[in-house]
Amino acid sequence: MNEARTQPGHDLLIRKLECITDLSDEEKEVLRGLPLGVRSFGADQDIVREGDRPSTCTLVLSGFICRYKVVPDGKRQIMGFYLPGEIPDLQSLHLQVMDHSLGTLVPSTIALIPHDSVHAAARNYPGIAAALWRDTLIDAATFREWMIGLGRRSARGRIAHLLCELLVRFRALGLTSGETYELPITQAELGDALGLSTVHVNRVLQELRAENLIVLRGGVLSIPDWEALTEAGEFDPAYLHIKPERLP
Amino acid sequence: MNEARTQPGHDLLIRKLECITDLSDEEKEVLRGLPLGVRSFGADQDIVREGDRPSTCTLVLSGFICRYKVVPDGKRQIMGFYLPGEIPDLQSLHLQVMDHSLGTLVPSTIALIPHDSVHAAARNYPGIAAALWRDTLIDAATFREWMIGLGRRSARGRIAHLLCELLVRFRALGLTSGETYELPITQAELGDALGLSTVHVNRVLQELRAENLIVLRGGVLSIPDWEALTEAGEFDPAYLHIKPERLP
DNA sequence: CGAAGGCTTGATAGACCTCAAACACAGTGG
DNA sequence: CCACTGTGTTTGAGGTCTATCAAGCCTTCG
Repeated sequence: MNEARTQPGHDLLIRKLECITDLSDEEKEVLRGLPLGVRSFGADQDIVREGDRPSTCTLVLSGFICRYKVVPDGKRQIMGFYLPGEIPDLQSLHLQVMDHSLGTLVPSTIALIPHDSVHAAARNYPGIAAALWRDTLIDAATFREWMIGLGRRSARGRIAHLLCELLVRFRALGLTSGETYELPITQAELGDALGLSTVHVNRVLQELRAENLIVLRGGVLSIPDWEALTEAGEFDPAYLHIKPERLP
Repeated sequence: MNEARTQPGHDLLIRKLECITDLSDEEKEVLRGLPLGVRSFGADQDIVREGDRPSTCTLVLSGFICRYKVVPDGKRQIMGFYLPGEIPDLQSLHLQVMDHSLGTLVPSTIALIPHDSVHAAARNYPGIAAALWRDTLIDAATFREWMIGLGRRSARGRIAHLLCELLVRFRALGLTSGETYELPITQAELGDALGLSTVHVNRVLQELRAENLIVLRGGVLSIPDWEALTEAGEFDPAYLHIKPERLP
């Protein structure tokens, strides 16, 4: 557990929050003071489990994290993907018991931030409280958008929409430029996020490839025709509430 | 626009927040000081629209409100139902532009609360800020639960789950006791919430009726066999994060 | 080189959708 | 008081999107 005063994690976190809000120098300094307890995980490991009562938040440093819940018959629903700089369990600040789990999809590193110190920062710096609250609200907006996909979009639309969302988020975070990003997840995991079977995900991906809407090989995704893919997914990034200058 | 200092709306709001958190007498007094601008709406009217930049929050006083979004091909996805005492657009405190709409399903009355006064209350009373934040987080948890339904549950499971959720929420709010509540919405609206066609909603409702899991007539729903319906919907109220003493 | 995991393909089945029409009921107007 | 209209519910008959089952293939890695 590394607790040096300033670490790469702080910069990731600040960069993330600056995608959605403005931070004063003082607020950034406070964020840099947050203690980070770094942990490494392999692929497909749980970080927090449904029923847990965590006393820390999870800041993603590297890798690819998801929220998920397993239903009684064994099926899994993935409810969100999280990239470096994001805090998937920020809600645990005010919801004591986890109603779902958090797990890695690939080997990942995270930093644990004690609730106490986050609460203290939020109490003393309203701008930080607002930024964090806003972040959880954007999470909620993203859930709503996924609900629309699950309820009303075709498999093709859902996949296109998700691939668009991820590019926009990767770019806003400065984790990629251009039209390409690493998508290190399996088709089964895509299916679990989109409410589809692996087989069907595979078929639709092939269709999108055949139409040259995407290029996907070896865990790297490219979107050569952004126009066409956004249209296929009816994608409008408004729900991400990213500051305009951070949008492509 | 009625702005008397204390109105029924204040009690509804306090009762709602007390379902999910503890409030001090002082905090309740502050909440009672919030100005409420009462408005009446007919059925199927928009209260706030996607793209709006509201300067108030909407407190439901009576009726039945929903969040929804219409997708390009005309289909509608309802993303939540809201009962008296609830504030469906609390997120507008920190997300300036609405990414979805809010509308009535039946004739309803609401109270508009200016953002300014809510921000002031939250700034000066951390307990109020925490309660409101928590409320938005429970909203998000509910979206996640609906995602599970849309992605991984059968039509039967989805319907059963929703009917269970509504009973628990009605009871927690003190709007009903026992196993019965008013469900004044059409089967088409149920379908829009559950990602199903009207026809299919109808058939599944008949099935549930035939098995005596529900009694539904004239906009009044009864759940004679709670055990069986929760099982059919795999319903576990944990995600609602209601205080234990307010659960049935 | 064998095993394991992921991807791909084919065939079949089922849950749910769409279209279409009949039915029930409440409100309206003559 | 009774047609008339409109909305919501119900029923029937295909049709389709997506799931399931099963197997083969490919790549990676110990």
